[in-house]
Amino acid sequence: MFAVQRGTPMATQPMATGRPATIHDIAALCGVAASTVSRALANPERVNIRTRERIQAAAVELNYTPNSQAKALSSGRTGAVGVLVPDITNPFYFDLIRGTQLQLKAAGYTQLLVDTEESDEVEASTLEQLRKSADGVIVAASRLNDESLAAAAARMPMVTVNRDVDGVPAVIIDTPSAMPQALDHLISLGHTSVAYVSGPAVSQSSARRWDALSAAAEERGVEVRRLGPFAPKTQSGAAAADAAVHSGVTACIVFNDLIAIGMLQRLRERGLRVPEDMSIVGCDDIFGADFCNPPLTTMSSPIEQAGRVAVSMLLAQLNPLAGGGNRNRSVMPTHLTVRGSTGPVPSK
Amino acid sequence: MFAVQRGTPMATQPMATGRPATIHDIAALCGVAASTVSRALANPERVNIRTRERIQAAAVELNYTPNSQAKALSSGRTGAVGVLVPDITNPFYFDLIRGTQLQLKAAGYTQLLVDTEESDEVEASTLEQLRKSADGVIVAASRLNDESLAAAAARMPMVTVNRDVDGVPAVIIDTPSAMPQALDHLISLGHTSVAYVSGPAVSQSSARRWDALSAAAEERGVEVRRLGPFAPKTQSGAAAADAAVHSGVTACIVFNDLIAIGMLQRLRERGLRVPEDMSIVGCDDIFGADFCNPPLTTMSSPIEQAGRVAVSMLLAQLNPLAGGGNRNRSVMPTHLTVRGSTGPVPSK
DNA sequence: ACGTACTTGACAACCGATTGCCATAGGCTG
DNA sequence: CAGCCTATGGCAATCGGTTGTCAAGTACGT
Repeated sequence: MFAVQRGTPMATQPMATGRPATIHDIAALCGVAASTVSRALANPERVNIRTRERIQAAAVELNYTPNSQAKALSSGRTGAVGVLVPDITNPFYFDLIRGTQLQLKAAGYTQLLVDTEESDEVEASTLEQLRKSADGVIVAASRLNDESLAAAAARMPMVTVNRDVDGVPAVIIDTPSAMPQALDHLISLGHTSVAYVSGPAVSQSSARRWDALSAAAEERGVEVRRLGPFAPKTQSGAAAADAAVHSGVTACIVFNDLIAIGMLQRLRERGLRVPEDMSIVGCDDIFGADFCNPPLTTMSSPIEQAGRVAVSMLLAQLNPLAGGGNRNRSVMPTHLTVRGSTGPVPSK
Repeated sequence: MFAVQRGTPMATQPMATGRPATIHDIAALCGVAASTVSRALANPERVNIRTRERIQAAAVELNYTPNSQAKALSSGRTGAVGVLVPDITNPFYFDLIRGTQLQLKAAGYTQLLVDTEESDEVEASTLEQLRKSADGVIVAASRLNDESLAAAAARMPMVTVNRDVDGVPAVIIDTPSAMPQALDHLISLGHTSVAYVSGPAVSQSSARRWDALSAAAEERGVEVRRLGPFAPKTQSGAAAADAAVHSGVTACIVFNDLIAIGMLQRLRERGLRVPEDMSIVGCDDIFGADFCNPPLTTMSSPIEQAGRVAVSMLLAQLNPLAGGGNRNRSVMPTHLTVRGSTGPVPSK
């Protein structure tokens, strides 16, 4: 298709034709009707092989590319999928985005990536926009309430990531399941006084992580207090660290690695050593968790794969033909990765 | 527009109408022609104020949103701008992307973000796609050769970032200008044997940085050797570190922070201390450069602003009306940020 | 050789907007 | 009151495809 670009750039000349070729140009060149061209390209079996080949040759010669706008308008399908993330600068979403991008491209779809700026209003208005300009949507870490989200899902195919709403297919990154591991790890190091540093109040992930942690704590008879909420940014780490120190705990399990890394920095500024004076466990194992100082003990999961799975589930909704068992829920495993930010409780 | 969503979700009911409202629905409701509706919404002065208000009220009532596909098809403008980056998981691009996203949204445009996977072919084919589905394109760190890029720019409005090609407006992040600073910094610490760890062979940024550095080195009479090329990923840091150690230099200036961070890790593994045994200077001051171990001395610039400027320049091309002086080139200042990864030359 | 069934391709409506052109109506001037 | 101008809004073509319908053409069996 892009031989002109790829090979010797100047080998062939037709390129410079004013505007891109349309099916009408092809039709004229071949002496057939535009509709025949359309069929030859879309339902090849519907058209005589000889005509078809003539048309296909002409299409190549004219460097024809279908106009996606027109295609979308007439067929109703846009060939695009929206991907909504709350904060594009949060490294957690990089791998997710890359996963969706790869899988979508493989299936011939275009990805429309939108940063909803942690705002439910932006999210809602984006979803409404996308209703016309995308065939479906993947919503990561939605900030919307259940009703709005369910309503939006009723209007267009949707898959959520890390958000459970009745009737909406979801990919869940099962960080909560690693909470007991994390707690046991801390207990085995002698900690008995632990804090959970929570994320945004509207984050279902944060709530689920807290639930799992406090349940595990109760079973084991240790006390876990909750701090926060904090915005999921490194800057929030300072306040979180101060709160943790003030609360007197010896270890923290933190909503995500961004906050945890911020805490690491703040604790260092305050002259406290990690893990000697305070142990820190993050969540997500984002870019940076392995090379911060000290490297962060955190919970890892296959994020890119989560993105790919989300796309597969969405495409299954869009093309029900493929017999793919229409799963409604996919859970990604998570495990604790121990690095340098956790250690024995201070002897004191 | 989304009162239904935002306020009390169930306060008003019309919402659930099968498919979205069109101008024809509004026209029918108001007893006017569709074209009048179109004008009332686009050129309000072209239609009587009473009719206009009636139409606008109906539009609100029906929860009308224009169909962007149809609009694009008939008007020729898509309201979308493509943003191409070589690797979406490279933190350098986060802030750039956020800058473009914010500025585009402010101007009412949609951002189409594409990861070209460091591939010139993907980049070329994406550009061809976008020609129809976007009004313009911002290409960051293009991997395309000059001819192909210039050809693509001739076919659609384009602004490049960190890539200078004749006739193509560009935003240049002037890291080369900080190279003398970096070198002086190292010289002041006693280093006389320095290496430049270069990036991808096709990266113009890397070439420009090397040119600036070797020129500065010649002026000052110090020797700088070149290592590489290396892919711009942390994984490449291991090979780069080994090469640096083998070459016997006492300090490295590295194409970007990803490689530099990878080198930090590798040097640590090999039991070498930074900066005691080897000083490292990165480029770009990405997410992570401030909290790695040791924190990285690097070159900082206003990346998000670069994204915003790129968008402004592109929009100036798209709407020549606004008298905005049509700059063809915008240079973002860069400065050295000294952190912990540089220190005095080993005494030995 | 005729009827039937199937293949092939043309015609035209349609998707949802934009926009040039024209008809009408009303106000104004003289 | 005639004549003209302007404000207003309708008609219809157009953007580039898709798709239902139908007529013509082909091949086949009897």
